[in-house]
Amino acid sequence: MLKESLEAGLTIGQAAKAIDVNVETIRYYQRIGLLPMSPRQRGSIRRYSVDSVKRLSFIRRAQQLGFSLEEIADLLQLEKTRSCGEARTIAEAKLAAVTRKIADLSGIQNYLATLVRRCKAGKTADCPIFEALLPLP
Amino acid sequence: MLKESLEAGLTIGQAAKAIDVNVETIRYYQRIGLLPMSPRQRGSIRRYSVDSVKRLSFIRRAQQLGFSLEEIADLLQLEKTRSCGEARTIAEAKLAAVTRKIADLSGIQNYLATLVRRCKAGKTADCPIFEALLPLP
DNA sequence: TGTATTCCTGTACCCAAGTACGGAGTCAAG
DNA sequence: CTTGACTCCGTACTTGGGTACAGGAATACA
Repeated sequence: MLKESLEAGLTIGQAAKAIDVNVETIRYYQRIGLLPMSPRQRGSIRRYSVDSVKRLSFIRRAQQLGFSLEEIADLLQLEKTRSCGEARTIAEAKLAAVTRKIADLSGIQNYLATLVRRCKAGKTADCPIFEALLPLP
Repeated sequence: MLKESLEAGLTIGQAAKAIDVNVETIRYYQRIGLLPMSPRQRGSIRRYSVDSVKRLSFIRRAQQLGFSLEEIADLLQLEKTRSCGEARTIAEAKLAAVTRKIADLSGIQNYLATLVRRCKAGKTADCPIFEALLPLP
């Protein structure tokens, strides 16, 4: 937790705290190959570089956006292939998936908004939310 | 699959087929208390009434809207009290979450689209996908 | 009537994404 | 040089949402 950290990188605990994630989660990512094992400098404690931390926060962000860890692995794989064509293909597939997902969610959004609006309109007697008959858009 | 069904209700298999869900899934919902055990008419075979089937399709629809089974259980619980206000609160929270998620996805959509567009523009030497991977917008 | 489907209950298993834990080893501060 | 916090590794457990299967009972159809 002193100058050492700045030179050699963060310990797993520091990295975990930095991106607000559980230490065990970082280990888990390493176990499944999503995150490379950081090298050990002196002794047997691993140090996490700025790059590792970036990678970790990329994972978390992508996750929040609904990507599975497997998909995230694909995304990170792009970095290694150095094949612009392949990378573009994967990126395009992702883009299509994201676009589909947005469309789906928009449908859901409309539906929920309609329910809420109609419910707000009062008449608690026949609450639309409970009308199980309402078909999905 | 004859007049019997019409009087006494569907068998689990018929109900499953009707709403396009696995028989085991229905049993699972019963196990976790999401769906009451249908009564048995004559013999030991359960029959599923129109109401059960409605409830089941409500569950499925709600699930498609992104509600977890636990949340759905809450919703169904509310149905008993006919508390429209509470139901609306839950639906509003869901709506907000969905809206947030759409915004997030739009961000990544833009990001991926930009990458793909720039990559298409050629210059495989410095593929923007590789360069831009880590710092997400 | 016999055979083929369903159905019943119960238990076990699956996957994703972690969490928890035990028994070491390491390391910086007092 | 000890102590307390941290780390390592391996294994086991958890949760949500189901699936699969075994072995027996009931029903449907020819």
